[in-house]
Amino acid sequence: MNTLVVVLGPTGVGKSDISIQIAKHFQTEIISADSRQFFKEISIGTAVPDKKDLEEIPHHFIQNKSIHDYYNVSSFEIEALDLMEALFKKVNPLLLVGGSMLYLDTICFGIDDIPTVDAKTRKLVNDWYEENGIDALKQRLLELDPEYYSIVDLNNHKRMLHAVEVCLISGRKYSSFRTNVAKQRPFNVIKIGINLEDRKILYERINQRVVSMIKSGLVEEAREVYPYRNLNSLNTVGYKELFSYFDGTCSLDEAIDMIQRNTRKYARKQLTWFRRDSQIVWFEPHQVPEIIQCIDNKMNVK
RNA sequence: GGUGCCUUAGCUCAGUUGGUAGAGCAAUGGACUGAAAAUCCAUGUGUCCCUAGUUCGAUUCUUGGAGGCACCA
Repeated sequence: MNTLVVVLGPTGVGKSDISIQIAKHFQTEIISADSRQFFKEISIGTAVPDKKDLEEIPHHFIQNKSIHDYYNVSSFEIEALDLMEALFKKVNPLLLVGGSMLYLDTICFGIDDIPTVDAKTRKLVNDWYEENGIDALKQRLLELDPEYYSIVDLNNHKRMLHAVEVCLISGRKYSSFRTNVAKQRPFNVIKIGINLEDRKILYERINQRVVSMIKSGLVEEAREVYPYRNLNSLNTVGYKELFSYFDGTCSLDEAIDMIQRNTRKYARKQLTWFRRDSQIVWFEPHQVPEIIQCIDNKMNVK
């Protein structure tokens, strides 16, 4: 059976570099699992690999969408699995690299088949919520889907909104779509986690990376997309803070501080998510030879 | 040199009519099923600048000192 090597870890830890070295060693290609590197209009703030690396190793799902496109994790699942099937005909193992937790899990475990919400329904439900508030939303969910109501976080309006949307368009309970069963995949998965034991060093790297993004022209890039700031794809660290600066609600230095802080928070949140996954084998960024060894061993066993 | 104000959590600051203290931010932990770099939840942290008084008891009042800021010389 073919093998998918998943390289994951917190933002800024050096996944791109490491995965390119691994890809070279195995003479293979890289599938990105990064929910923001899809978008071609935002490259500096999302830290896409540089041109040289992209030319050296084929990368997929990088800069292949527009911020104006509607995209979600389910579309990614379908497209990525199709592509993987094709790529496995010529290479093995294949690399999946990224830090977007839900996107990684969707490739490894799958996601339930839930109807996609159309823009009209989304707007309708959203507007209704804006007008009526969270208590009304809770009440409505309780009527439509009491089972989901009993398990959902009742402070989290996004979760509840989505459930309500799905109930409305499908005429079924949202909870009836949730199976909680992992999908079988036609490949083995090896999960390699990259982390820095000393979180202070990770945070320093993050802070420095933000400074170098600014030097590379992040402010100008953000200004280009500022007119479309309400797009979901731009609800992104590195851009939303600069939008506040453009609005005049904070200084540039304050915006940069906020980008650094929010990136650190994101890294922490990623680590929280990854911690519960016992399949991950963890390495420090300098351990590329050990990582390759580990992959070799596991592939021979399987 | 004089006068006034300030010194409390990692940071910015509340507050205690005298009974050893609390917000925001940061930090940390957690949740997560088509918006996920999103969204949501939880948790601390203290020589209350030092000193000597008054007091049963002082971070709070008083004396002296240190540091900071402002104004006047």
